[in-house]
Amino acid sequence: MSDETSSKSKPRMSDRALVTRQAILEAAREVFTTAGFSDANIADVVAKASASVGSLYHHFGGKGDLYLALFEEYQARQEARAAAAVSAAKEAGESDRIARFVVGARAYLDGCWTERELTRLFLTGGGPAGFELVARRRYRDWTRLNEILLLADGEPESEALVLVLTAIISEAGSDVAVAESEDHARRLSDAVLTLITRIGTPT
Amino acid sequence: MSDETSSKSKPRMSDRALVTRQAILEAAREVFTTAGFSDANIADVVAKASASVGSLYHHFGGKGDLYLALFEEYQARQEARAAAAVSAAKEAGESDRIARFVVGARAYLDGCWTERELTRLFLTGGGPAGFELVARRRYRDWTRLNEILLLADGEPESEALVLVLTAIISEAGSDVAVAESEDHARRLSDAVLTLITRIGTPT
DNA sequence: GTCTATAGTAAGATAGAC
DNA sequence: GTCTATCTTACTATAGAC
Repeated sequence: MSDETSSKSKPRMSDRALVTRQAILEAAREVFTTAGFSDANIADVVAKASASVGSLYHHFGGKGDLYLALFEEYQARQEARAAAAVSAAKEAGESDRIARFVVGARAYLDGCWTERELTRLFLTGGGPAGFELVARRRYRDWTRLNEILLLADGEPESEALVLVLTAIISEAGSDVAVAESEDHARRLSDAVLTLITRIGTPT
Repeated sequence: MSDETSSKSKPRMSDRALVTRQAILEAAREVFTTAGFSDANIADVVAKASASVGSLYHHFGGKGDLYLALFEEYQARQEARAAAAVSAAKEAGESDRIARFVVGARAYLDGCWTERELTRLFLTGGGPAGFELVARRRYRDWTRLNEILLLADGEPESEALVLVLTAIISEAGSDVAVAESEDHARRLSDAVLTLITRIGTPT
């Protein structure tokens, strides 16, 4: 049992491989966010990661796939943040659907600020060939999730509400990511979430 | 006197040359605004302009200079709009400095909407090597102009006001350029200009 | 898995005829 | 002034040793 059996079992990977993979991903984050997709070049990435071109192509398929991988991990973190916040609210006894949605939305917006460089990167367009499509699909999936969250008891005519609220959060995310201070970002989030509560709460 | 003596005497250029130059510039506008600077390629530009690579390099120095030229002409149009509006207001007997400034600002914001594709292009970053610097210089010049416009009677301590107002207009320009409808753009402009009047008018 | 060396390619720039 | 053909470079991607 001296095998490489770490606690996580999904991707069977040696520690060294994982370290390399992470180093490349982190370097990619730096290079892509400062130069944008097309102006960034692989040489800079592997240099910053103290890795080699071969390694990069071994772990990721190439420049485009590296970018996509960065996006997937970013998305995963954002979803995790929101999901955790919503779960916590549920545990704490919050029963109002809108209130729970707002809690998740705040976690998402906080993430937009914390990872504002990546948020900007993905919102500024200019990714690899198929990226626009992937982003669009993700957005649809997210809307679906919000539907489940908001319309658990099935109110067919309020689908528009879901669309609107999702769009608002998305837009707010962009604004938060370009805010000039944490304070400004927070005031922006507060305003938007107040608005959402008002929109979502039946009169 | 059968010479090529057109009404404008600044750049002595044959008609054919002028036509070519304009065609290239217009094609560049299309290509750059849809693809962004680095993803755009000159082959597409000359194809759309029904011109040749040689012509492009004859009239402009290359890809970067072509982009700069596009920017200069855009800036010139914006300044002309604002200047014309301010002059007209002066002719009409408008004596309040803030009111005249607002008239010019509205003309500028209208231009941001009319030429929103170019406005977006230049605000989204990602131009050629020295572009950031050029843009910064232009911004400073513009602030100076506003100083003259606003502080004709010399109030030293209100320089800050000029800075603030210029910044607000600049920011409003970006927002207008990404508005989803002319109506939305107009409401945005109205709101900002009202705010400016309020800020600029001594209490 | 990681590396170096190299092949392949796309695009900006130049030369020189007309 | 305008064109075509060619040069040059920068960078992505692959091959194959270790």
